[in-house]
Amino acid sequence: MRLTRAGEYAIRCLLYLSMHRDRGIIGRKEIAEAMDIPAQFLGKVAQQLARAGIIAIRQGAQGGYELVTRPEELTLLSVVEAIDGEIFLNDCIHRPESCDRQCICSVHLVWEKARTQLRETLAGTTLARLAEEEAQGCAKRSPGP
Amino acid sequence: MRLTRAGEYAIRCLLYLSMHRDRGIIGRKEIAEAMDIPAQFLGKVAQQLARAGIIAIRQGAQGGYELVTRPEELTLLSVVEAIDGEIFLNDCIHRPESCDRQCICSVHLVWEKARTQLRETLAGTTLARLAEEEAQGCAKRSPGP
DNA sequence: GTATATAGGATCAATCAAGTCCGATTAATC
DNA sequence: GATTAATCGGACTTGATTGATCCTATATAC
Ligand code: FES
Ligand code: FES
Repeated sequence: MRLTRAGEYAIRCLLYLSMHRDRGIIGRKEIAEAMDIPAQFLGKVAQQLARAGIIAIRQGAQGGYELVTRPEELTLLSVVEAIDGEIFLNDCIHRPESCDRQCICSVHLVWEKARTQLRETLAGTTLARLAEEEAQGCAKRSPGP
Repeated sequence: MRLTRAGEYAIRCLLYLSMHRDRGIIGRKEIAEAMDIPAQFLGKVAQQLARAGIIAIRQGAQGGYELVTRPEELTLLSVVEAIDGEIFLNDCIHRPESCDRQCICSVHLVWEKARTQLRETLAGTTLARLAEEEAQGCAKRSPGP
């Protein structure tokens, strides 16, 4: 399951919103430029995020997007799955009838474990923490003199 | 990265070969029928497995496929990556230039962790173990009277 | 009411997934 | 050596998905 472009943009967008939460509604254009996202495409992504209840959209002049979920409670998993749908590494786990082998093959269990692990890792990361780390900048990872 | 159909077939094929290792070369048709794989497609998959050094292919009459790697040393990861290529959950990790954001964004680290975890899980499963579990049948998972 | 912005549907090109077809090649057997 | 069995390997097909872009409608601030 490769994170799709739309998912990547969603994360960037929410990261930006998280880092500027105090500013309330922020225009699509600003976000798009700051985070290097095609503005039109961001529109589509935002619609999905809104449907998932993660952001609120305000139309018209001075419109834009606003975070509706607290960044501390917004996990990477919810973001990714809001955009790309629930994560299934293995098709058989998604629709068991796709592999109508005797009952459940031994491989199944491995994929199930892998999937759970992956989802837990993503669920364990909040946008708040990402925003915080991001705010600290690159210094942390490439310390200067 | 959703496990592709080809990957699924590769696993099934190797599972079959592992369970019948004592028989040496086994015809494509037999494998295809037993494991419910389109025979032609199995041909393609087998070629990739051969290129990866996992099986040997014998052409001509009485030809077929033979396991060349010991099932104890053949991991699910090598199989999957032999078919679908190295696993990258996130495009940016694959080609860092794709997201030329300042340096390395905080999200990056999470995906890296997720990817490592996933690969380790798959690397920790050998075909030998899968074959063994498979041989025990469904009894284990749905015990009868 | 006008300027500003997003909504939402349609469309599009490129890519990929999952097969299928078929002539070439290779090996066993008679 | 000819026949037959079986895979190789490249071309092709079909359908879905990705990653956008365009355009009209609609909502809001002023
Ligand atoms: S039954 Fe689910 S992977 Fe085979
Ligand atoms: S730099 Fe790799 S995910 Fe952003």
